[in-house]
Formats: sequence, C-alpha cells, structure tokens
Amino acid sequence: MFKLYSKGCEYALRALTCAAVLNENGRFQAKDVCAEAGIPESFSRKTFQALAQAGFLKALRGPGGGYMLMRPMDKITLLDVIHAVEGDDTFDNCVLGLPMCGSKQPCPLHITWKSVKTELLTQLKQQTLQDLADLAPRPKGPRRKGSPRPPQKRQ
Amino acid sequence: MFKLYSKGCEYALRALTCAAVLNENGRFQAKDVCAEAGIPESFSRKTFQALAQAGFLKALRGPGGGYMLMRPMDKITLLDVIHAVEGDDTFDNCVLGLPMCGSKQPCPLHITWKSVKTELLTQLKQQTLQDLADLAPRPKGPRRKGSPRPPQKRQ
DNA sequence: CAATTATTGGACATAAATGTCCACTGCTTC
DNA sequence: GAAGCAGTGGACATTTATGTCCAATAATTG
Repeated sequence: MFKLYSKGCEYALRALTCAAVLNENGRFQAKDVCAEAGIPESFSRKTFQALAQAGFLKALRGPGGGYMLMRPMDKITLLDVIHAVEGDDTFDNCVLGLPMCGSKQPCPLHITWKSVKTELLTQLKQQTLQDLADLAPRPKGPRRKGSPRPPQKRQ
Repeated sequence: MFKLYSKGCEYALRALTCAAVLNENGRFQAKDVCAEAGIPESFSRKTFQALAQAGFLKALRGPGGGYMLMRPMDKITLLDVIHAVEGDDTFDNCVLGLPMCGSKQPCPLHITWKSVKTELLTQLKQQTLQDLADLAPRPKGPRRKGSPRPPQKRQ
C-alpha cells in the first residue's frame, strides 16, 4: 500500500494542474476546477482551505469569487504543495517506524532510505506547478464561453 | 501521509531483521520475534501467514514449531518481502491516480516519478534481510537460555 | 438593506487500514 | 489416543482516511 501522499494532496495537484487551463490569470473556482479535474468537490474543498491557510491560495468570497494563486505557478514547487497539505514532516518519519531512529541511531534502512529520499526531494523541489500544467493535455476547444459571470471590481 | 508500505510490511521487516538474532539457523516463533521486535503479535501473525504463502517462510506446527526461512537471509531482498506482503503492483499505480496514465499517455508526474522509482527499486533489490540484520543493534547478552523446549526430531 | 454567490468550518457518514479474539487444524510427545 | 503446542483463518473491534452535508460568514450586486 505505497502512497507518496494522501488523496487530498493528489487532488490538490490534479486541481492546480488544470487550474491554469481554466483561467489564464491564476483565478479559478472550486466547483469548476473539481469538475475539470474529475475529483470529488466536497472533499477537495478541504484541501483548498489548507492551501489557502498555507498562503499559496487566496480565497475570494462572494459573486465572481474563487481562489487566486498567490505566486506564479512556476514559483510553486510540488514539494510546496505537498508540505502545505501533508505537513512539513511527511518524509521525516523512520521507514521502519522506530521512534529512536536518527542519524545517531540509524535503523537498518536509514541510509538506504535517506539516499532515495534525497533524490525524491530534489525532484519534487525542481518540478513546479507550471511544469505540471505544461505537460497536462490541452483542452480541445474553449472550455467555457468566458467567465460565467465576469467580475467587475476585482482583479 | 507518505507511506512506503503498510504496517504489516513494516512489522515483517522488523521481525525478520531480529529473527536472525533469536536463532542462528533461521528458525523462530511468532511470539518470540514479535516480543523482540516490539510489534503487535496478533496482527503480525497475519503477515507471517502471507510470507509463508509466498514461500519465504515455512510454517511448522506443533511443539517446537514456528517458522523457518526457506532461503538464506542474504538471498531475500527487501523488495521480495514488500512484494510478498503488499502484492507485486504496489509501486505500479499512477502517483496522480489517473487510470489512463502509462508510457503512452503519461501524467505530468510520470517521468519524474519513474526516475525516482527506479532508484528506489534498485536499492530495495540490492538490500537483503542479511544486510538489515547486520545493521541491527546486537543484543547485549544471551536473549534466552536455549530454546524454551528444544526440538528433537526437527531440523 | 435584501438577495445572491462562494468560501468556511464543523458535524456527520462511509470505507479502508489496523488490531484483537477464538475455535480449529496439524504436529509432536508421551 | 490423549494432551498440549504453534500456526490458520474467519469474525469482530477500533482507528484512521476519505467523503458528504449544511448552517454560517463574507463579499458583490441591485
């Protein structure tokens, strides 16, 4: 039962990957992006809240609201998202579940796992949301006819 | 919520790591090894069953019974154990949870994850149970005064 | 101010992982 | 064959992860 991250985090990455597709200026609504990504809306909203509280998204309430990316997509790494959703210590625990495991008292798997983890973290720090969006399949035609209700005072 | 493998698999590795300590000839009993490894016995027994069915352990019932390693410890890799407990496809699923993801239609994270996974699998194939046992802290003195009931016809 | 819209956060529901228990089978010994 | 030992497998209990719902909040529009 290997898992790189939780479902919530998986949904966050999928949502943000296609958020760029929906709107060029980094704005999107939960409902739209969840439908686009094919992920459960009610559950994914929780993750958006976490991302908002972590400062990667700004929540805008009311008509024409939604979420706004606080940084350009190429300035948000995958590790940023993972840490925001999972906590900063996701990759810190001992693989064998030994509480005393550390550099002083390494578990038998410590060194092995450390080297693999280094490679993993390097990759997750290099790749950004922009990279994901660029690789994502482009939509065939225009997704929707303009914003469903164009904001007027905002932006 | 990163997880390299399930609790059952974690317990298996911890148990087998100290199985060598308990008995030189690759024999051990569930009760002893669970106490030694500090893992829940009832639950871990299920994992032993899986390992027995996978052919890595041979179960011996009756007095003086227990489990016997079917191969020398340096011939069983960590990946062997993981596959036996988790199934052969633990590391095969798409990290973003996309069903259509594959080499033909790679998800945005496909290449990134593939390279990390290759490194991970290489390590898990190189490291054996013997390596884990060698790295495990040696017990200070004799664990127990001989077998609690030395088998006579067996071995 | 009233109505509408979109996020918020807590309560609740379900599913999956983890953990426990016990009657049973097979084996060994006497 | 009787007794006891150790693994087996199914049923059950608990915990965690995942998923849903709804009243409340904040912002926009008229």
